[in-house]
Amino acid sequence: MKSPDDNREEKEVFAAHLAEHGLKRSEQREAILEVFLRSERHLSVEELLALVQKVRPDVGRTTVYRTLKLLTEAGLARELALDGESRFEREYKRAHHDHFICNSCGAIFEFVSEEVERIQEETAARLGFIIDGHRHQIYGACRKCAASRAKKRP
Amino acid sequence: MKSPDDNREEKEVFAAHLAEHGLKRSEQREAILEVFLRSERHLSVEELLALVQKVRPDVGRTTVYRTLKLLTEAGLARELALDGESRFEREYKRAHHDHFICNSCGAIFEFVSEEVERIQEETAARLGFIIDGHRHQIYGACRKCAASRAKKRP
DNA sequence: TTACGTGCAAATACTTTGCAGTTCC
DNA sequence: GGAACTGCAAAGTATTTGCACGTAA
Repeated sequence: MKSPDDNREEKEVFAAHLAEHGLKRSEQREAILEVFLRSERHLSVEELLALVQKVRPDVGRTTVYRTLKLLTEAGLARELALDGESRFEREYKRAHHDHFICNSCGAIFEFVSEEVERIQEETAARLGFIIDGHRHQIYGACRKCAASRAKKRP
Repeated sequence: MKSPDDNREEKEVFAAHLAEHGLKRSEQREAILEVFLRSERHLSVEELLALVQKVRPDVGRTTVYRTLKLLTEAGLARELALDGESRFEREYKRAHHDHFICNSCGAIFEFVSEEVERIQEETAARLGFIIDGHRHQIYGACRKCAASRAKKRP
């Protein structure tokens, strides 16, 4: 069972980020962070809002957007800009990775490739380009959905 | 100087696509295709609309959206789903490539990496994932903007 | 006390859709 | 003649912003 003391390190990072920027803590922000840290990966704003509202029904969508922005700035969340919507995943002390996304069931798989990172950097260097960030998403059918697709039209 | 007979092959592909799908030709569609084929790469819908309206002021935004969808289905255009908007580039008989995008001036540079493609396919195979498409964009500052950025704060 | 935080409603920005009139075949 | 096409205006989405009220420090 998880205790409220889990993820202490991230909570401290958040508190430090607020302090450094002259911002204040609030119950909403703490609830959102708590739920975010305990949840599955790759949450949409809507999903996170629903989870938070199970604990605090009075939290509004706007505050979730604003808090996710803070978490991203604090290095605790990373935004995946998917096709129509954004999703957020934990970022703190996690290795960089990119994503496979199943068009049928929405499942998201992570993959790491140092080779791809290296190639990007080499190409950037050749262009004199300074990389701020990147988006690398692969769309298709996951093993399960590919199998059931094959069953229907063999 | 370009003659209207340029890009004959693409125009035939489009005509064939319409025929195969029981669709009709129209002056608007032909004007949009013509302008699209003669233009620079990486056009936004708004930019394409403006160019088309120089020739035919009565063409509406909706028709540009709908025609770009047709062109994409016909294999003549490829959509780059950028951050806030979509841009379209010629696709017919062009090698696959990905993009560097300058956050300051909006310039877009293409790059090809067979290695990245290969790694993607290998990773997909390992996951049992069937790739339909992918999005691989690198954001940052191009050589020129990086230089002027450095000049301001050295 | 006072600057920051909150939720609502309104505003954005891009894209799609409903519809009544027009055009192609 | 009838299905497809067009442009407009309206409707969707996902996200951001203005504002009056609430709250942490």
